[in-house]
Amino acid sequence: MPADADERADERASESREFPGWNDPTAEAVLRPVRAGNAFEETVERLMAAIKLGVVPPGARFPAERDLAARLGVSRITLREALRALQQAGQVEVRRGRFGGTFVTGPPPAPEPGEARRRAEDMGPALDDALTFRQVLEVGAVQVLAARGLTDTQRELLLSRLAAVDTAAPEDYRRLDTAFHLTLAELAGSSSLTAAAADVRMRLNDLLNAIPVLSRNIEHSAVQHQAIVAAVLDGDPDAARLAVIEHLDGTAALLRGFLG
Amino acid sequence: MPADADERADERASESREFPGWNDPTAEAVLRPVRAGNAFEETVERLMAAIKLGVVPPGARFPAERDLAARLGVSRITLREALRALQQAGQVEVRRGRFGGTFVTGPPPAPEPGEARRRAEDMGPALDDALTFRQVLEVGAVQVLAARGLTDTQRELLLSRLAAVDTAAPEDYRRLDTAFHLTLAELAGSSSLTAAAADVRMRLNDLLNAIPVLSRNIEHSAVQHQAIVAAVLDGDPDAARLAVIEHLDGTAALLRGFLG
DNA sequence: GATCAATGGACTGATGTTAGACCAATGAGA
DNA sequence: TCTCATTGGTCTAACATCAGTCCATTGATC
Repeated sequence: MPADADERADERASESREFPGWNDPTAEAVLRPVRAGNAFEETVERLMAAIKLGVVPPGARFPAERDLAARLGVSRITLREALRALQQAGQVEVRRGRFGGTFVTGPPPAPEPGEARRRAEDMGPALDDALTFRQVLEVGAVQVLAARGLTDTQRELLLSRLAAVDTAAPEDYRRLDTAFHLTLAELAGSSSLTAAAADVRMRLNDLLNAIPVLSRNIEHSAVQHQAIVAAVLDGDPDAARLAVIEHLDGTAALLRGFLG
Repeated sequence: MPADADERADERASESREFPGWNDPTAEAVLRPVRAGNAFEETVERLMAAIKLGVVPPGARFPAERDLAARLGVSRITLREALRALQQAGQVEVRRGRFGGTFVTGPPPAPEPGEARRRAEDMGPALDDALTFRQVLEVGAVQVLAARGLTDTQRELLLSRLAAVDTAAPEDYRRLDTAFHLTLAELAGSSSLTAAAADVRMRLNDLLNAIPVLSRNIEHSAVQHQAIVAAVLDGDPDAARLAVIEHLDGTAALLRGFLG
């Protein structure tokens, strides 16, 4: 079909003329979808993130609907639809009246190993995307922290998070591990960075939660966490980079291993 | 007014009970607004980003409305409203018929120095946020690249971008400088990273464009660019970090200097 | 036991957004 | 010179989302 071939050639030529870098990742990044979904879906996503990241731990309650809607920049109706979805999914419990509110129910049962693989396959290339992005964010954050130095308050916060994750009960481990990693991003002082780190952590969270918490892995992680903190407090960016990369490569290998 | 004081104390206690980490940056990051504005506003923002970042250079045309709407995940009507806004702002020119389309008009006249300061003051704390985030992203990207190594193709791309910015005419300098920096992010291979880098660059772009392009600054930047590339190609993460930090600190200081 | 402030629940009317179909104009190429 | 594929321009009906208002419920406190 020569006509077809000509057409396609014409298209390609036209594209490259009209749009230098048409296939450029930068162009794709700038012209990427403006919104990931409708307001309802994105709101559900955020609320689930708050639960899964432990920002609102089991038993705690979300802010009042009016406040929460304002925070999320969404109408109260949309927020209520999202909350109703979480309620029907058994993630939250809603109580009326003063001192009522939307409460997070207990943690969901641990997903089966098969579930983890399915989720990972659903992510596809997005898994590598997330792993790479996480590495860049955490390496960058830790480098900047080590190069810049910490205030006493920051030092205390970091050490307390480290101690918390080290002495965590198994059921609290993931939440406190998340808190530790997000604290590293948080200390850099950029809310954009904190948001990006929370976002990428959330994308990996389903997979991480599907990995059984083995005491051997915990011990490894504890040593690596300590190495990271030590390097940051010593103001040694090089050691910090190595420690972060070793730590993240470890869990990345663990994740990829679960795919077979 | 003791009643008032009691009330406030009650509120505080209630908040900390219901929402551990209420004032935590992580909580703010997770519960941040779901959308920055309505679809129309965000679309205008994206199109302006494409123009300002040089993704669609002057004289080139955007993809057809139907394609562009699909890419941006927005209805064609909303996209057209955004395009009409750009048209009225004199940024684009619309031609009908086959081989027609939406074309980017020439670059806008350079903003006055006072404009830069006003914009910077408008940004407020967001300026430090963007500068910190940029540093974390680029330091992290360059570290990962240096540690991981580049393929021949990637090496060529990076060198060609470096050569392009080094030999750029003054009016093309910002665009090619942007391309160079975004290429560093791009080579890491994470679309999330590329998107974040493009986003933060765009936030700083108005300010950068307001800085006069002095040949002295260009020469400094050229040396630093070469140092960055050399470190990445040498696989020397430590040198790469130092080179990136020196380069970014230079322009950050330049920017902050314009605020007085 | 009664009060009442804070909370979730429900409704209305207005505006934003979408999908899809169809019309109008253009100009490179037959 | 004429064709016609591609492009911007326009419209409609349906749905999503919003701001604002008022109602119903709860339980700590008086």
